[in-house]
Amino acid sequence: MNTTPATGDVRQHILHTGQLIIAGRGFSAVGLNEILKAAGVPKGSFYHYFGSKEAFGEALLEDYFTGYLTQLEECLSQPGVSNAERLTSYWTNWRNTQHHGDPRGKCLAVKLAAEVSDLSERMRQVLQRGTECIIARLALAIEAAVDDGSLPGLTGTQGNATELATTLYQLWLGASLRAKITRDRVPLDAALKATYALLNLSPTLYHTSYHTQERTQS
Amino acid sequence: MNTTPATGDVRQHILHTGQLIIAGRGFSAVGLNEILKAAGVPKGSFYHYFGSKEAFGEALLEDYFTGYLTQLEECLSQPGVSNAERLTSYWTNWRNTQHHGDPRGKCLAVKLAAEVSDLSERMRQVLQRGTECIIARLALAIEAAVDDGSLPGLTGTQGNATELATTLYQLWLGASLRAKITRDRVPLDAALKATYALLNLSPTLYHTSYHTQERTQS
DNA sequence: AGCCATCTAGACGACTGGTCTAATAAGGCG
DNA sequence: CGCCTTATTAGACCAGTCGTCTAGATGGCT
Repeated sequence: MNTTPATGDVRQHILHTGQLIIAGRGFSAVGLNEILKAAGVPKGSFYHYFGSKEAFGEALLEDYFTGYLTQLEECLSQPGVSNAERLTSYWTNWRNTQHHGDPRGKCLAVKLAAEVSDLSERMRQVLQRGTECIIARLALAIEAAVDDGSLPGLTGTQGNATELATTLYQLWLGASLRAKITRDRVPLDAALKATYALLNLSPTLYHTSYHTQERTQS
Repeated sequence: MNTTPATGDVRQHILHTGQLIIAGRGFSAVGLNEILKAAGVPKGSFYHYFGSKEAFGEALLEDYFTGYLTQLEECLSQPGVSNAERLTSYWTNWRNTQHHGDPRGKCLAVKLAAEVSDLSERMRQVLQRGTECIIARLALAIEAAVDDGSLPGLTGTQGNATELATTLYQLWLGASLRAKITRDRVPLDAALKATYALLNLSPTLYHTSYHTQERTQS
């Protein structure tokens, strides 16, 4: 069941394996045994690298957000496109990665926020820092998009860039949450449309830059 | 710890007690023992009323949505106010009930959706039906508000009433999720502001019709 | 070689999880 | 009252939980 038995960084391997499993079934519902068996790592090693399950969860989230922010940075600095296009590509990508059932690439913030924030103060704080960073980075991109003229100037109802970024990020959190319930992409499509509206952008053919499966679409 | 030991409807009592505890700590993290002890009901009784923990969760959600929809109906048919005011009072109320830590009145859809939809197909379906009903009822209220003139007519970017209701509901789901992370009301305030924007309503002093604690506000 | 820190191995303990069977209580009816 | 049926409870059951602990392997130093 496992892969890459022992490269050298066992800790990272546990983290990675745990992320996949926990993204699928949650934090409380998954036991250490399951993760360790899947990772091919004995239990004894676990407590060498992590002090407890909670500490593991903390590290898991930190690792997740680090990777996420790297990808976000990459997406929001693509060369050769306007800042508005960078933003819309971020959300289009969000839609395309979240609507199918693949556990890899599933958003841990969506999956774990509700369960974990009341369970572990430390994990809650990691979640808080992580989402704050994401929002701050989005706000920066919004400002840049206004500056380069690819986005209309912000009006009073939109608030400043940070407020707008907050609203948009939360909109997508909620849409992803509901997509978990409905198991289809309707919620995410609604979010994309609303995003254009909130940004005062014309919904130009929705910029469908994805080539994944599109069949069996009624 | 318990209340109303045995009126006659023990089942309802278990449901109610379970709802409070699970709203606080989640489905997987809470054991039957804890709920039953709090309810003052012996463990053996549980499987007389429910077939399994999953069936219990199903009933829990059904019961929750029934109550929620009743309250929603009540809110959206208050006498003597316009339909737009009814809508804004719904969201203002959402903000006021979700930002403090009181487990009673916490939204189970926010708390359980992510955890449970991957865990139990049956519970997922209850969640789906419940949220669909809520959105449908909101859409109805939006249409009524357009009809009575308290809301501007819908434009192309807003879509039809159902689309708009979907977007708004998801916006608030996401805001509540993030409020769980930040433990403050900033996310919900952002959602309220965005709601006005999405409805093309002027944010008239935000209609703060709540008289709860307001001190210690920096 | 010897030595020490790092890491692996998995048995083990104390406990909790959900589930189920067997015993009991309650209720209706003759 | 006695009897039968149904509603309810008590607690055994075992698989699973997290975390501990000791013993051994490994690998670089000097």
